[in-house]
This record gives sequence, C-alpha cells and structure tokens, in this order.
Amino acid sequence: MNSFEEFFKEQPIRQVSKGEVLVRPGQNSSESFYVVKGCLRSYITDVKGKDHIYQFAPEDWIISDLEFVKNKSGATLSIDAIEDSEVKEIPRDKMYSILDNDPSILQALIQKFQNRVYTLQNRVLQLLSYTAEERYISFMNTYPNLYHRVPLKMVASYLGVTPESLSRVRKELLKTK
Amino acid sequence: MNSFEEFFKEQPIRQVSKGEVLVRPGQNSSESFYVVKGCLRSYITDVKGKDHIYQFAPEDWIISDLEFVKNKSGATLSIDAIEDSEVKEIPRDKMYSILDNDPSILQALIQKFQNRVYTLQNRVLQLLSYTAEERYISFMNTYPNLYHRVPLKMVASYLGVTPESLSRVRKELLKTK
DNA sequence: CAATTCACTTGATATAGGATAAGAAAGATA
DNA sequence: TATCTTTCTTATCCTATATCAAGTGAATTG
Repeated sequence: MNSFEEFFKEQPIRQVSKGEVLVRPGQNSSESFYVVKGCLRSYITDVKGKDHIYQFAPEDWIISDLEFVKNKSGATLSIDAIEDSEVKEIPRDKMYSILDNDPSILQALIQKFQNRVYTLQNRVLQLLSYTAEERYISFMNTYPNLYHRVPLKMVASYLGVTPESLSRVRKELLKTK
Repeated sequence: MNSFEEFFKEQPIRQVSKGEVLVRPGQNSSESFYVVKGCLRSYITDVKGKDHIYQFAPEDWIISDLEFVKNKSGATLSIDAIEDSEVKEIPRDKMYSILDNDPSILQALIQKFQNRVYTLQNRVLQLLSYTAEERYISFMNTYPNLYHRVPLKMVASYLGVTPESLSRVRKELLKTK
C-alpha cells in the first residue's frame, strides 16, 4: 500500500443519486469520499438558511469534512451529490490508520495539504480583491471542465454572489466578447 | 530532534525593525520565520497596487511563503515586520531536510496543515457569508490579543474592507453596546 | 405528454461598502 | 516643544451587488 488512491480503490463502489446527502450537519460519523463518477459538493448553511458552497468534487477528487475535525461551534458542513454519482468511501478512523507510520504516505499527504492550502489561499485572496466578474472568469479558467456542468446558481454560491448577479455578469461577458 | 519548534529554537535570533521587509515579491530564496517577539505579516499586492493581508504572525507563530511554492501567476507574497521584532529563520531547503523521514515530525506537520486548512476554510466561509461588521467581531473574538495591537488599517486589509468602512463599523459597535 | 418543479433571466429598487476629500488625533523625529 | 508623518475619523457622493418580483424556458415526474 503506498498511496491513498490505492487504498480508496480497494473499497467497494457506492451508488448515490442526485440530491442524496452523504454527510449531514452535526453528524459525527464522518467519512472521506473518492469520486469515481459524477460530482459531489460540500457546503454550509448559514443562520439565514442560505447555502455557501465550499468545494466541488468531480471525478477523481477526494472530498471530506476532515477539515472540520476541530470544529466546536456553529459551522456545519454538509456533503451531497449534485449528479448521480459513484463514490468510494473511507470512514475517518480507517483513514487515520493508513497514516500510521509510512513516511512516503505521510509525505504524499503533506503534498496534498500543501495543494489544498495553496488553493484556499488563492480563494481568500480573490475574495479579498476580485470583483464578481473577475472571480467568475478565474473560476472558468481554473475549472474549465466544471463550470459548464455545475448549475449557475451553485457557481454563484461558490463565488459568493447571488444567482441574479452572476446571470448579469455572464450577460455582460457575452456582450463584450 | 522531534519538533519544528526545537529546530527553530536552535537558530540564532535575528533582530528586525518595524517596516523591515523579510521576503520580497518574486524572491525565491524563501524562508520560514518563527516569531520570538513582535509581529510579522504576509500580504500580496494586487494589480491595482493595493495590499491584502494574508496572515499576521505575533509571538510564537511560524510564518512563511511555503504555501506559495506552486505560485506561477502574478500574485506575489511579501513578509515584513509591523513591529520591532525578533525572529528565528530557517531557509526552505533546510526546512525540507528536517522533514525527511521521521514519522512523528511528519505527523506534527500534518497536524499543522490541518489547522491551517481549518483556519483558511473558516475565513473563506466568513468572506462568503459575513458582513464587514460580522467579520470584524469574529476577528476580535478569534484574535483577542491581536486586534488592539495591529493598526486598524491592517485589520481592514485582512478583513477585506477599507479602513474608512471599518472605522464606521467600529463606531456603530460602540453606539450599540 | 401534461403537469409541476427547477433553473435562469430581466427589471426595478435598495443598500453595504467604496472612493474621494478633508480634518483631527496620535506618534515619530528633530 | 514644534514639526512632520502616519493613522484614524467623518462627511458626501457613488457604484457594485443584493433584494424583490415576475416572467420564460428547461427538465423531471407522474
């Protein structure tokens, strides 16, 4: 065993249909999911009942609420399927057992975390400095295979704008080009 | 040697004065800094010449541009001192050599990354869903020892608002309480 | 395939926060 | 202590984006 991917591949495939919820807010039997086919998303629901998408996970991505380990307070992550999907899942405790002592696996995980941090950092900096239009363009460039596949309103939720605004942004872009 | 902290502690202390720049945009001899005394910050300067603070590092924090390893595009990280400070520094290659093969150090680093991701995630979710006022309150709660020590305009830059707006927010808060 | 729900667009109006400008306060320097 | 510089505040005006409200089209489902 020398990688997560291999570990995931050993797991049986689980079919999930569009709309199916895999992780619920507050639930603490959390898992990681490797997406074989389809697309998942993770998101929080704020106090006003509005969703904010934290991450999309199309084919070959791993998604989890691992990052919420330390979470004491309100923020509650959910994961659901936005397309009919096939996933392989690993419960958290099993996940940790993989990590035990093999330096090469640990190194690989560090690499993954570094990528994660890099991505998040870019998102923070874009949220701090970009307009809605700039963020949308950046999203299309960064995820060229995703933006036409995910409903506009979810892209809006990921970018931190309303669907109405994003619709207008898109209209403007079509005009200009 | 079983922790970063120990490794840092072995290094000699370097004095830096307020305003001194430790890492310049584009420079690739990057280092990590452990802050013994004072406070550093990392930030990018966007195309319009505006600073956006990515992180503060008061006593006992480690700050680096490690996270910018993969950065190809325009964004350029800088690190400077916002108070007269004392730091211990480790160049990147030395940093990597520490990580070589000791699982316990690797585990510790993974833990650090997990915390980092958790923090960044919270920041993303707050930027997506909070008003300027809510972000300011959250900042004060999260960093109670920092907000009164860092100039308001830097807090504003960290939160993604103008100093003028933050000043107004603060005024409102004083009224309401 | 009719019905119902969901996704997207468009328009009118409202608002949080930005930009600009100027002054007050507080620190730094000489 | 006086001068210079930086930080913070306050006021006015302005813009990007939100909100509210319909309407249209597309997709799912009975």
